[in-house]
Parts: sequence; C-alpha cells; structure tokens
Amino acid sequence: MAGWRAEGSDITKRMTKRIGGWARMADVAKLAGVSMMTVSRAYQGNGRVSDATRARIAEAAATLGYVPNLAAAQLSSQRSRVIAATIPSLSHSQFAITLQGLADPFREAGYQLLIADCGYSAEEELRAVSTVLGHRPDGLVAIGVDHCPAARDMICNARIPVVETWDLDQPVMDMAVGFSNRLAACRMTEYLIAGGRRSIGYIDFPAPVVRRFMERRRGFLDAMGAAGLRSDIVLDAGQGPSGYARGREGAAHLLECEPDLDAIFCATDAHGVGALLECQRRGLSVPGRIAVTGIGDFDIAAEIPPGLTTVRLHAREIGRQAAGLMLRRLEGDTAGDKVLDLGFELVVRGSA
Amino acid sequence: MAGWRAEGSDITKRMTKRIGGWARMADVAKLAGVSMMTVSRAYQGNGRVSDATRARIAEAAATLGYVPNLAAAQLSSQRSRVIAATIPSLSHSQFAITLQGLADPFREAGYQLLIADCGYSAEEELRAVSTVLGHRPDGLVAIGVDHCPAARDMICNARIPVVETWDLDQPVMDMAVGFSNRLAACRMTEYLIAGGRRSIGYIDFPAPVVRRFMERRRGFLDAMGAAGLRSDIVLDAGQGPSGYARGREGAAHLLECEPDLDAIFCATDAHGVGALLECQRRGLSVPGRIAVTGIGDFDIAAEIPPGLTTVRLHAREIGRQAAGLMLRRLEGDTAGDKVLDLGFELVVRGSA
DNA sequence: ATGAGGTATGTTAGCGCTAACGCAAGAGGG
DNA sequence: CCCTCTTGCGTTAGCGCTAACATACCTCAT
Repeated sequence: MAGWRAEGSDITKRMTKRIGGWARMADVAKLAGVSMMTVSRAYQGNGRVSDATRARIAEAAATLGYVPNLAAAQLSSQRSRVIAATIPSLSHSQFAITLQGLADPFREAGYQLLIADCGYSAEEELRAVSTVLGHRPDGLVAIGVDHCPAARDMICNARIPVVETWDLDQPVMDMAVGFSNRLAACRMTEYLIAGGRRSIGYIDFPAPVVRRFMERRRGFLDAMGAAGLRSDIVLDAGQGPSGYARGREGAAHLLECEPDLDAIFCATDAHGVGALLECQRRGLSVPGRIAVTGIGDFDIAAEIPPGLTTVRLHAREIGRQAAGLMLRRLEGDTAGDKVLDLGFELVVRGSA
Repeated sequence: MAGWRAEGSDITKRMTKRIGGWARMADVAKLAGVSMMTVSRAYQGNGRVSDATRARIAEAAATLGYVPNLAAAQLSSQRSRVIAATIPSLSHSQFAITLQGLADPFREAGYQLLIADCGYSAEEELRAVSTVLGHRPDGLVAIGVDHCPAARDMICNARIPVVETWDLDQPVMDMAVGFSNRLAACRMTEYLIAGGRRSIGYIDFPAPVVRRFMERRRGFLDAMGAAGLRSDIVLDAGQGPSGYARGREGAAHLLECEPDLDAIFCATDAHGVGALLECQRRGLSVPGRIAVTGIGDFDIAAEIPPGLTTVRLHAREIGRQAAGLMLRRLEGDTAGDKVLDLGFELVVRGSA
C-alpha cells in the first residue's frame, strides 16, 4: 500500500516534471537498475563503482540526457565548485586577459567561474557582491582591488579564500597576486629622467579613485619629486568610451598649456597611443622632440610606429598565479606564500 | 523532551555550522521573531509583509550578515535567476562589449550572468556547456553562434529560451540578434570596387571554421565574383596572440606575392590596422596607391591615420537587445519578433 | 450582528542531491 | 576454518529554501 502510493505519486510527479524537462538522478538510477547513491558516486568519480555499473549508468544518463543539478549537489555537499570573480569592467582588455588566465586552471580543476561586474556605484557593487556570495562560491578572486568598505566587509564575512590581484600597494584581505603600480610608474619616470627629459607631463583619469591609478600617479610624483623636477603637469583626461581619443585630447591640451614639454607619460597604453598620434600629428618628432610612454604593453604598443615604450604587466600570468594560489588553498594547503609579486618589465621601444 | 532534543541538536548544528560561517534564513526568522516564510516573503518582495515586520527582518539580517542561499532558493522554486552566456573568448574585445551590453539589463532585472568560456576543443566546449546547464539557468545567450552539434543538442534539450547573437546567416535555435556577416563583407567589397579597386586581397583566419569568418569570406567572394574580378587573393593570416601583428605579416606576404594589389580587405580591424601600418612602412600611400579596410570599427580604427574605413557592428547594442528579447520571453511574452537584424554601418574614413 | 473578502503570517511538504553509515560478498593471511 | 580487510553498493537523513495551502484577524457592507 505504502509502496503503491509512493509509486503512484512518483509517476504523477514525473509526468508533471517532464514539462520542466530535466531528468533527475533518480531516473538514471532506476534505468540503470542501481540506487541513486551509486549514480552519485559514479559522477563524483572518487567512489568505488565497478566498471560494469559505471558503464550502465553512463548509458542510462546518455539515454535520458541527464545533466546533474549542481544547485542540489551544492546544497547537499556544502561545496559549490564555483569561484566568484569580481571585475570592474568586462570590456577592459587587460582585465579580460587576467580573467582568461584565471578561467583555464579553474576549468581544468572542475571549478566554474561566476563573474560579477562591479564597476558601478558602491550600491550596485554591494548588490553584485551579495548576489555572487548568495551562490556560496568556494573562493573569490578580486580582479583589481577596488571595493568599497561595505563590500570588503561582506567578502571578509564570507570566510572563504580570497585572492586580490593587480595591485600590491595596499593591505591585503587574504592572498594577493600582482605588482606595485607605484613602483612601475616610478621606474618609468626615472627612465625618462635618466634619458634627459626634464619637463614631463602626466595623463591619467579624473580624480583617480581607482587604486591602481592613484598609485601610478603617486609613483610619478615620487620620482619627479626625488629628482627635484616640476611635478604639477598632471592632467585628468576625463571619462569617455575610447582611451585613445582621451589620450589624444589630453596630449593636445597638455601641449597647448605647456609648449616646452619634452615627455608625456600616460597611465595606460591606450592614452599613450593617443598621445603619440597627437604628437605626430602636430609634427613633433618622437622621440627626438618629445618622448611618449604608457603602462600596460597593450598589443598595439608594439605595432604603432615608432613603438610605444611602456611597462609590461603580465596580465595573463596574474590570472594563472591567482588561480594557482586559490586551488592550492582549496586543497587544504595553507603553507606557501600568500602574496606573489610578479613584478613588471620596462619595455623600451622607439617612443622614448 | 522532543523540544529539548530539537533545541539541543539545533544549537549543536549551529556551532558546527558557524565554522562554515553563514547565517540561515531560520536564524534571521528567529531573531526577528517571525517564521521563515515571512522572511522569505520579505526577501522576494512580492509577498505581503507589514512594514514593521519588514524592518525587523532587515535589522536581524544586517545583524547576522545574512545573505540568502540562492542554490537553496533555486532548488525550491525551480527558478535560478541565472542566465548562461557562452562566449568563444573572454579576451575578444568585441565579444566583451556585447557581454557588457548583456550584463546591464540582466543585472537590473535581478538575473546573474553565468559565463561559459567555450573557445576550446569540441570536447571542452561540451563540458563547459554541460556545467553551465548543470546550474539550471533560466535562459541562455550564445555570443557567437559557433557550437558543435553535440553542444547544440544539449542546449536544445534544456528547453530554455535561447538567444544566439552576432551572426544571422544561418538557422536559429530559438531567438537571435545580430546582422549578416556575409552582407557586411559583401557591402565593403562593393564599396572598394565602386572606388575603382580591381585587385583586392583578403586577409582572414586559418581555414575559417568560425562561422562569422566563413560568412565574411563568402561575402567577399560573392561580391568579387559578381563584379567579374579575381577572387583568389585570399590569405589565412594564421593564429597568434596579436591580431595587429598577424595583419601586418599577412599584408607583407600578400604584397610580395601580388605587387599590383590596389586594396587589402581584412576580416577584422585588428588585421586591418596591422595591414595599414605595413603598407605605410613600405612607403605605399594609403589610400592613393592602396586601400585598406577592416570590419568591426574597433576604437583604434578611428585614431590610426588616415583613419581605417570599416564596418560598424553595434556590438553593445547586440547585447542589450539580446537581453531584452530574453527578458521579455522570461516574462511570458511569446509574441514579438524572434530574430532582430541590427544591421551594420559602412564607416568611410581615410584609408579607402 | 454576520458573513464575505482582504491582509498578514504560519505550517507542511518537498526541490535533487550527497555525507555518513550499514552491510553483504569475496579476498587473503594465519 | 575463522577473522580481518577490501570492494561495491544500499539506506537514512538532511542541506536551505519556497509553493501551496492553512489560519487568525481585521474591515466593511448587509
């Protein structure tokens, strides 16, 4: 009787559910003639299931088009096999490269990346972080370190492993991979000074609230100050869709205000390329009359004549190493470095 | 006794769980002095909960740092509020822009994007698709339409709304937003021919298995054939990290094999910019001696002198409209167009 | 007064999966 | 021969949440 009722209601439910469309593990188990637990073990790979049984299960699953419901697995096992990644902007090419560097090792290790686009207001950011944490990721990788205090609190409260990337100039929540933006900008400035440049203009973003640009500007200011040079030729290039256009306009503005400029240092290569083109348009020989440099080593930097002198930042490697740190931690390895400085590389080309 | 046991085990569990760290809805309910269902309703926003109760719940949640477990919500409600997005490569700038265009409307509507990076082997692709479907997304947006038959089958079996994007030259699974790559390439070729170019070289990718490049090449061939011109000057630029470098090398190769070329048409602007620079390096005046064009209207196209003539593709709008179609469908609106042709725009600049 | 209809909240019964334990059958050592 | 150990599989009891159905109370027309 109880058996009959169970059977009956089960069939009814299947019929209803079929509209939704998904086969469940119980369906696979029934078709393969085993218990659900055996199917579960077969899918997890670690349990002991005989080859014959495994094959029957695979066949049944293929017949039904079974795809395991990971939400249910997560709820039951308390592990989501999801890694959250916060990113200020998906269309920022360097961040996208870091993301790609992250994605590969995680995919191979069986983790799915859940990407949270955070580059909005603090309120939106909090909502984005809250949503990804709602999926109970096993870890979080922050691409770029800019999070408002509330978001940082929320992340810390999650008590999951966290890797911050891209900037090492500030305190770290847990683990970090990147380089010192300040040092990178400082080094480039020193290179320009060593090359005899004295009147150096700097182009970055409006009131850089973004950490890495704050640090880059500070690096520039430090180096100029140490050399006893004017460090007030600093321009906010403003916001806009194209970094190239902003760099071009910024350079034009700078050159009009300070005709004696002998170098322009841009906080990113997009600005740098724009500035370079503007100098050339004005008939200023680069690097003879004026030097132009950037940061980032974007693909275009190597191609644009005479080649943009810049700082290479290992964007992909940052992602790979961040994934490595995270995976080691998830496997329970708490030894090893928590902060990886991947450094940077001055790339001297024709423009300076 | 039963009460005591329940209480006891509950406390024990809380202690154990606290290590994991997350407050549960039951904790919020207890602290706020209401039932779980009331908390659930307060979070879903649609149920009737008095303002006073709502405030007490909000306070309790804030105290405990409660973040709803979305996996549990999904399991129970059979809705994940997740939209899957498949993308061939995260670091492809145009796709990234489409992704951004997608992300905003979905975020506003309370959906989280789950991004599957698919640009690998067919086997990897299948695994990626299977994993995202395991999260039971409420819908799927395919950025780029390239999926192997097995992946397409799997997606169709999921019986969720699907929007394909970027290429409209082929049969559609469900809904689609994009333009005709073939027509875009055809139009550009016709423009070159109308401008008096007769010996036109074409640069794209190795054996284009990628649909949109197949179609673009076919568009080129169609137009050349229709004009009765040689259509065999076609070059696979090969794979490599930098599109610019490939375009440059491709142009160099083409110019050596066919010194009389009077135009080079590249399947993407990255190639186009590389080709343009190579022509200039060789002292060929652009557009006097030779025309160079691309497809995509990347930011750099407008900046590089004399300006790259290209085809604008509305990458962001594709994303926005795709999100719009999907959201309308999710709200139960099955009327309206299922295929949106956003067209393209010939952008004439100095290079042709 | 009285029942109809609304509003705010509680109760019950799962969603699909896995951890933890249980148990039978065979292998291997003494 | 027994005892242990290993292998292969089944049973039970939830994971944290919500749909669907109560229930209590309040308002208002009759």
